[in-house]
Amino acid sequence: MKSSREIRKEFIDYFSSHEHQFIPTAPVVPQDDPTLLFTNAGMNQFKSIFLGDNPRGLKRAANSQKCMRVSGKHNDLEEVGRDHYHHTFFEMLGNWSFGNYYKKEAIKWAWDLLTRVWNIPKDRLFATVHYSDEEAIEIWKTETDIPHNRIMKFGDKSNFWEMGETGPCGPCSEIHYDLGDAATREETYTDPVKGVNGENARYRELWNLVFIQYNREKDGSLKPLPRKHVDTGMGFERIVGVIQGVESNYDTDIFQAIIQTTASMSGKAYDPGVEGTPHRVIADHIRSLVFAITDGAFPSNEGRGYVLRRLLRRAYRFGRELGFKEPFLYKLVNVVIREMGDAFPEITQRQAFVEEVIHSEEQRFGATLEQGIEKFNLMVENCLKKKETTLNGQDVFTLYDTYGFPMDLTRLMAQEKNLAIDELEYRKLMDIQKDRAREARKTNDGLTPEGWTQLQTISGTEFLGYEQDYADVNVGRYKMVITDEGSAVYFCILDKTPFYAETGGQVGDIGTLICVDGTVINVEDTTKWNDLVIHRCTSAVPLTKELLSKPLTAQINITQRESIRRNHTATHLLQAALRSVLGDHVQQSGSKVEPSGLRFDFTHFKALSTEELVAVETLINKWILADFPVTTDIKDVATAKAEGATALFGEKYGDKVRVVSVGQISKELCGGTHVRRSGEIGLLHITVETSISAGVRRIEAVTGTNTLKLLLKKEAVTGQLCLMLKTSEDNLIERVGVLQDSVRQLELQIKELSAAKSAGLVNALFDDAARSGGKFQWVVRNLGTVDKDSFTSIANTISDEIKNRNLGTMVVFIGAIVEDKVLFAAGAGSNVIKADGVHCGELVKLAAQKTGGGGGGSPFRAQAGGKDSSKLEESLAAVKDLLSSKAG
RNA sequence: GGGGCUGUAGCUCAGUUGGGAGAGCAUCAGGCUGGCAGUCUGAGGGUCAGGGGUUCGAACCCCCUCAGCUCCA
Repeated sequence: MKSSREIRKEFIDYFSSHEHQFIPTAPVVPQDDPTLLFTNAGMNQFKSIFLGDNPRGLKRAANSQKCMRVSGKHNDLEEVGRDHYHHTFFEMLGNWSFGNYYKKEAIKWAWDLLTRVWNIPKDRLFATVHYSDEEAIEIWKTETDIPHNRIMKFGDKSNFWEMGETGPCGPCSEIHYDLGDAATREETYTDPVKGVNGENARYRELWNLVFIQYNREKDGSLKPLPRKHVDTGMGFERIVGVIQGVESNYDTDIFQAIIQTTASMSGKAYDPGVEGTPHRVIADHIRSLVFAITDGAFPSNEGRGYVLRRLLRRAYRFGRELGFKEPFLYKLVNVVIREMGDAFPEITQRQAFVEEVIHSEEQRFGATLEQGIEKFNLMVENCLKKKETTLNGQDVFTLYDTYGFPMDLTRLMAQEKNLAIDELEYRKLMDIQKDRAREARKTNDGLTPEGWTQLQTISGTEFLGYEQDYADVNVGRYKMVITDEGSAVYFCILDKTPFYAETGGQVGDIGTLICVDGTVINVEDTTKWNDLVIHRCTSAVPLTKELLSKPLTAQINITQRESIRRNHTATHLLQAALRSVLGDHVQQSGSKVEPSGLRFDFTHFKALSTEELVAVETLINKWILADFPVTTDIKDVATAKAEGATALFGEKYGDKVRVVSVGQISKELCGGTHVRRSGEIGLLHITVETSISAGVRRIEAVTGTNTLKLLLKKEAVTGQLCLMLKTSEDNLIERVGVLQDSVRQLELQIKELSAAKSAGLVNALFDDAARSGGKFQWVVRNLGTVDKDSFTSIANTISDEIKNRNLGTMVVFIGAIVEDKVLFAAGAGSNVIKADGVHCGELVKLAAQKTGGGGGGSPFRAQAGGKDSSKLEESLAAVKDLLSSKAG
């Protein structure tokens, strides 16, 4: 049997032999398109070519692109693993023509590869075309030997491809494969449901050939393109299934290696039916995890990180059904690498890191489940107490929504306790949650394609900022948005700009745009949207179309840019120093370069010791002092990597890359702005070293004038301290130690003294009470002016002593002036409370109300306060009256 | 982006209309024991995440911010 490895290779070899260039797969985590969670099609990395930008003049390309699809209407995560052909991670085999060959070659080669090279039985294949595409129909008839009745016409829904609302588009032609019985083929294949393009598992789409020949205009019309393109995509897992002659994608060698490992680890053999769902889920999800984490995604609680977390948890949960009680997914990483590492070498390089990330995320989920089980037990207890047989939907929902405890697990555990769960109510609550999120989604100000005012046609913004700080520019289009605060913000797209747009961790520039009439527009932020640079602007006066139609002078804030330069070059030195001190496992996993400082995240498994930090900082400053020249070269990716430049996982095929070198120390692919010589950085100082998640550390640092500011501030603090403590800097620490000791001792003495004083006072109060006469002993006393601590201490001693000495018939009431306000406290023994109806809470309330306050407490002890200190005696008199009448 | 939960000693957490900041483990000191295992006694350790408000009084109630967890988008 032909292996998946051979099949992948044969595809690429076939198109190489037809002069296609092999372009390595782009990362599955897109680097410069925040709107796209994951790379979801082979054409993603060629998008800009379709839009008209092909600087390298690429004509024909082919590859196997790694893709992920985890959401969308055709891909419900809950279905993955239950059926046999949906995947979260898959490979897309593709060949492309950029204004080169067209329909004829695309169709001919596809048919040739499938039927001649791979020997797929022709009688199982069907072609679909767009009904209007006479050209394609004719080619199928004349260039292939497919029976003419198997060329089937369909409409826009299945056979017209569009990238978005506007942009390149065109008809497509698909090749479908019938897995079913030949005897029923003729009668089923034209059926809208049971046949080709119907909702069935029998006829499967294998290969989609897209012919890009139009541009969809804003008004909805189609405009023919001067250069036509071909974009094809064939699901690798499906074609391997077909060639290997299996019905399920999971029965191909691609998945079997993982499935068999899972089976032997768990001791549960794989079953191709329902019982095998856990095996399939795990096999599918572990591939997604390995590739996404390798390419720089990370399990977290938002965005694409959250998708990873969900995948991991789903796999872990199904693992429990196979009896895994502890983390196990991380042990499958090496199986994926063994199977796919030669086609995708990047996963081999980051094995240890990926394992660590998956392992710790599994442990974390274990903790989440345990917490959920505790909550679940509480809920069950409540439920049984009420003698109910169904766990209510609110509880089930809370378990999931708040504690991440999955509903199906709740159902299983409830069954064990002979309880049902109210799934209907759970679904209802879930829907409410979804609606709320959707509703909130609508109110975004953002960068939607609507509402722009077009002034000039531009295809992209040229960046001038490597050489220039200012330039004369024109506005291509702009858009005004009123913020929540009611002020106007203008988004301006320029034809060229010295403003650096936020990318690669470096923040966007700020500065000004100056109009011909002298109006100054403030640029508050600069961001990128594909090849367009968007300047977020505010202005003191409203901006008109007339004004923006005329040329502007764009001027960046130079002071800020210089700080950014220093910090960006320093970031490169930091990475080089970390690798030198800690080792080559250090990989960048995020960075932020701002005027005020820099932040660098990198893979490393434990905190840096003080010695390591000092070594890193010393090394960097040595390099700064050596004043190395900083040079930039424009090269293609392959050359740069061959020369050993540190690349992120993000480089895609395309125009030239910039290689930034600092002497012989550092060589990185980087589009950012840098200093001319390392000496300009000044002095670098590391301010923070911390953990941001398992296996990833973060270092923050400052450079240049910011370091000076920081040092001066520290100097001022120590200087001031020395002055206050009348000591020298060298003795400062010792001096503070001595002070702390003496404060501690003094506090202790005060505590003892005031305790003794309180005890004396309380004894006196008890003596007075003993002379009160009546049914019980009582005393009401005005303590005059005291501090707050003493008062609470006395109040506490009263109730403690009444209890300790078992003074059941004692009532003590005190009042005092504290910080110009009035405080009351009362304590009473147990007998008076029961027999005579004395209630401390009531007593203090009575007194406090007379002084404009309130209070309360238990019958045994209570505190209260009031505002009007002149009423103190009056309120104490009222308490006296009450007690004396009760005492009789 | 929206919702829910959580944030208290080094760690795990308790804290009952709003009225003394606590437990267990860990640390340190001392005792018991021939030594260890062990055990008893004691001590140190807190901006109750941060800020604002209500109140005579806030760990507790209200608002804002931050961080973690979690669900949805």
